[in-house]
Amino acid sequence: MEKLIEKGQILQRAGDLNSKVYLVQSGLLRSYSIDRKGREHIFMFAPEDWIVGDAIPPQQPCELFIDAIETSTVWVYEKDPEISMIDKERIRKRLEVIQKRLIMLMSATALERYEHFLRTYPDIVQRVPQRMIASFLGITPEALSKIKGRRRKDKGS
Amino acid sequence: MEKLIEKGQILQRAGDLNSKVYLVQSGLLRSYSIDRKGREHIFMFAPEDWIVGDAIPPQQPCELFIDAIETSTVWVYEKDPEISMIDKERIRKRLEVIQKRLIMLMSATALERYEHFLRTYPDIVQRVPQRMIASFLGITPEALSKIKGRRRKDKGS
DNA sequence: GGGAACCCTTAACCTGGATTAAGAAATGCG
DNA sequence: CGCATTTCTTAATCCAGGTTAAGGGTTCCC
Repeated sequence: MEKLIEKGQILQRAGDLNSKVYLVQSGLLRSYSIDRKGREHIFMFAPEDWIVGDAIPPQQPCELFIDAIETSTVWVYEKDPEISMIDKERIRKRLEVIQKRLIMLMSATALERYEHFLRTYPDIVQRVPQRMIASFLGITPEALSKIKGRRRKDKGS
Repeated sequence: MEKLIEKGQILQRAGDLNSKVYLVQSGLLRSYSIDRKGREHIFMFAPEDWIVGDAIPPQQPCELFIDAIETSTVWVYEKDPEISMIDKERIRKRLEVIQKRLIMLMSATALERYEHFLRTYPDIVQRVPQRMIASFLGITPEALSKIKGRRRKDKGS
């Protein structure tokens, strides 16, 4: 079943019961959590051809928010039986990406993570505000600004 | 196909080609990466009934090491067709755990992560050296020691 | 056009956890 | 047992990134 999501529209809130998973056809979504101190942490960007959803079992309350960074269209699936119909390869890919991300987060500095992000998602960089990139990298917008400043200098000299 | 792995034995090295995934029957394994500076980062502990493996496609070189913390027995599967045979639920569970872990890592302090670990894996705590717990939490053994000291005091007072 | 609401940057200061260095405790093994 | 190796702890110092604060730019509506 197809669905249109306007920019800024929230598809899912943490705490909701939501048995759906979304396959992005066009546009750009994001999933994120909000911690006790009110800070957002982006779990994943979902451009065209990606899956967004919460890995929580369908009966349990979600832990992620999902909303649209750009007006988007998605295919809606049920987590439970339908998801098995979706390409196995996409699930594997998802695991691969998260595995890489976790290792990055544990072993690389903020600068290294930023450069890796630029290399890996050059298209997304253009489409989202800096503060979301910072959030994805696990740092503050101020820290990202500082890093970019340092980088410009290093290149320039 | 069943396999016995002696304590300390390495099942897979980063850089290897390995198309296998392991379902632990008994014992305890771990998967981890080693960064440029030679530091280990534990990706996941795999006690009885868990899957260990690299989410990398079967033709590509692995990024994780896998070895046995305790002498263990595992079932060996091919990543490619056989893995689909394994319970869907176990794959979902795996995604869920990693999703939670990533969010934790981004939003909680080392102390919070440690207490969460104690609550979530009380059995594993007893079975692995502190330095591996530190590695799993994304901190140094020294920092974990400090945290435990602070905790003891707080409880005692 | 002119607020209002974001967004990005810079700079000064602070802090959690890293690093380094030593010992003490536990474990393994000849 | 007794020596070696690994593991854990403590303490001093350091630093990447967080926090706070302030100013300048954009974009969006009314």
